[in-house]
Amino acid sequence: MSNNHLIRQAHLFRTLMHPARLAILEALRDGEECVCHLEAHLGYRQAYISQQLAVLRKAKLIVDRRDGLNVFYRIARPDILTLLDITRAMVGGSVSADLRAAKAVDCPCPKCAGSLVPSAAALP
Amino acid sequence: MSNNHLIRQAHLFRTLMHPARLAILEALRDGEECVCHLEAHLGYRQAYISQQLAVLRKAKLIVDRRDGLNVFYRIARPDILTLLDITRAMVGGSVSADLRAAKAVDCPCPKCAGSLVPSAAALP
DNA sequence: TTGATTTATGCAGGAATTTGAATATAGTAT
DNA sequence: ATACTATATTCAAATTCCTGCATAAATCAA
Repeated sequence: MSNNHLIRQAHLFRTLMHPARLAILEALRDGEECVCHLEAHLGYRQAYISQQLAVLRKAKLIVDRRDGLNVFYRIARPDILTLLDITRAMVGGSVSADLRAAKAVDCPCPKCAGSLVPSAAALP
Repeated sequence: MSNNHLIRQAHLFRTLMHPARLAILEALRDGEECVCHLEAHLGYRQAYISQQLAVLRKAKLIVDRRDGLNVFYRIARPDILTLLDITRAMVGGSVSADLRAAKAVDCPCPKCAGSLVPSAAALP
């Protein structure tokens, strides 16, 4: 009886068991984001984000890329998004429309800086 | 920020987090089965099966139907099978081929009785 | 009713996980 | 080198969960 598959499947589901981790994956849906962005976007403390990122990273669901001070994370396998779509539909609700809408947040990283209207601090 | 979806999604994943529950769902893939069948097929004790069935039932993933002494369970929403297929593919391995192969087990319920070669106990 | 069979539930010990605070590491700039 | 920023990790407390035992409920037969 090869239940190794079942165990690995269960581990995968276990990784997806937490709302914060699901929120992180949804935030990464459109492409890579730095930790500071996730912090500002999702409203969790930095250490907490980092911990949940570590769980997702160890499960090989996301991968990181360092660029200077910032670390950018992205989804490692696209099929995880299909999984999120299906379950999202199962519990009712369109896919992450609300989450994407709130994407313009004040994040200091170079990538996010361009996508914002100039803040007051940048003006004379 | 409507994270109700995320919470419900997380609950769904939490329900699928356990190998025994996944095994039960796989056993129900081809149609309804009674508890005694699951007991014999999966090799868990009766109380344990019943507990895991209760978890799945409360999550509305399976429904029960009583027929005399026996209670038959079946999958409540087919899309859960799609979910299992996708994750099964993600962790590697074909869908439940091994589980279905071992389906002929000695189970006393009326439904299973017909699908077995006559056991020694039924002969004079 | 009594007894037998099938399934469900309540409870307690122990294991695993989440959570938050404190601290450590890596990179950049002065 | 020192200071500073961004991210990671460690550690302990609290909560939650799994597991197994004992027992209860439901159904049928005599």
